[in-house]
Parts: sequence; structure tokens; C-alpha cells
Amino acid sequence: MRIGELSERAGVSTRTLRHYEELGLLPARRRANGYREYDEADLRLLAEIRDLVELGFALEETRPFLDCLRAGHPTGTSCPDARAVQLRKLAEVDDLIDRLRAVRAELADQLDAPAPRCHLTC
Amino acid sequence: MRIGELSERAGVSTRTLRHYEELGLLPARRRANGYREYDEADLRLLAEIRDLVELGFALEETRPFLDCLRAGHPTGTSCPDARAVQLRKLAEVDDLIDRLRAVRAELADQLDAPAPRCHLTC
DNA sequence: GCTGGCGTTCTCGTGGACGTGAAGGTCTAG
DNA sequence: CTAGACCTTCACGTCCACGAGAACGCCAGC
Repeated sequence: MRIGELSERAGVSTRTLRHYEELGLLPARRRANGYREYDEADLRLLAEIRDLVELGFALEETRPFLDCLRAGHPTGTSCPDARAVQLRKLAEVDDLIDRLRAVRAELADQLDAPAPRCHLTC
Repeated sequence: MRIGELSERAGVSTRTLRHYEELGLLPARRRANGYREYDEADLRLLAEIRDLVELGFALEETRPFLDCLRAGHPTGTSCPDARAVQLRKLAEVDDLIDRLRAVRAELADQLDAPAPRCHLTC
């Protein structure tokens, strides 16, 4: 299929697909006329990228997962490299959640506190 | 005081102070020679900016808090505009925490799941 | 008067993931 | 034969909060 069809089926822009190719994440075969040619496997790889990005992975971080799938493994998490990245991401997320909880607490505190009295509109 | 001293005392770069002035967040008086002149009130305002930024507010979002302080109110959260922004931010943070929890769960699931069997290195 | 340490403005660079034209080639239907 | 719906490659723009450097002015002490 051409870029437009893949774009349509995956719900991403053609610009995005060209961007992924630039990064070497999702290289495309070429037809005689220069048009990019994709297949069902590319759709699967693209889905993997979008899933991971959705989970907060940077594009570069998806590379080991794609390599894993291309190597014939059934899931992107079947390989050590990918699992390592995922573990790291889990730690990052845990850390972020902790910090956000602290922020949330502070925001709530400030809102709960009654507006201090002052000489103007309070 | 001049920009260098405020920078030093607040622990921010002079570039940052000039940036805040560009945005109109922290305008400075000028000496006859063109040097920026700041006072203790500016230090207080700057502290407010940094506190809010630390909590995840964008620079633009700090504006109502600064206006509130400049109007003579004892805290940045004494005014309706500022409280509204803070309430919105609290909702944003809650939402983000929820989504991150879901992401965390999914990441953990994928890691807990035993690597599925395949014909190569698994 | 000269060095050194301040200050000034201006302008471009950074990172991430693309958006948005511009200028053109290719293919299909009418 | 031509419209129009695809496709191609540049290459600059976006958002945000500054960093970095150039080229210059101001002022203190020696």
C-alpha cells in the first residue's frame, strides 16, 4: 500500500510517516516511480510505535521494540534491550507520579487555606 | 539592586530575568545609565514565579498571581483569577496522575507477563 | 589610561514531533 | 488532453523557557 492508505488505516499523518522514515524507525520500500510502498507488517510496527508513544515513550525509545519485532519475536517486549527500556520507563513513571502527588498536595493545601485577610477586596 | 545581585540572591540566571521582563512578568525600573534596577518587592515576585513554575505552572499562568501580589494582597492566591488558575491546574494534575497510573499499570502488566515463547532466542 | 567586571541589545540555537507550504512529478478518469 | 488526487523532496515554522555568543557601553581601582 502507498503512504496515504497506511496513513488512513493507522490514523497518523503522512508527514508523521515520512518523519519516522527519516529517523530510520519505519523505512519504506520504493516503487519504480519513487512512491513509498508499505505492507501489513509495517502497519503492525506502526501500531507498536503509536502504542509506545501513547504510553510516554520517546520515538527513539521505541527502536529496540521495533528491532525485536523485526527479528521475528511475537511481541516488542520479548527482547532484553526492549525490556530494559521498559523497566527504565516504569521507574520514570513511578518517580513522576510521586512528584505529582506532592505537587497535588501542595496545590490542594493552598486552595483549602482560607484566603488571608487583607485591606482590599478580601 | 542590579540584575546580577537579584540573579545571585534568587538563584536564577540574568538571562532568565531579562526573559521575564520581555514577557512583562517582571518589569524593571531603569537607572540613568540604562541598568535595570530591582528592589525587595521584585525578589518576592520572583520567588512567587519560581515557586509556581516549580509546581508545574507555565510562565504565562503565573501572571494573575503576580498581579494579585502587586495589588497589595498578602499572597498570590488571594484573588479570584489566581485561584481559578490554581483550581484548573489542580484538575490538570489530577487528570495527569490518573493517566499515569493507567500507564504504570500497563507497563507493569507487560513486564510481569512472561516473555511469550517464540522460535528464536526466547 | 587601562584592565576587569559589571551591564546593555540583538540574534541565533536547543530539543521533540511533527505542521505547513512550495514547487514539482505521476497516474487515473472523463 | 486535462483536471484533480495522489505522490515526491526540500526547508522553514511551531511551542517553551531559556542558553550562548557577539559587539558594545559603564564604572571601579591601580
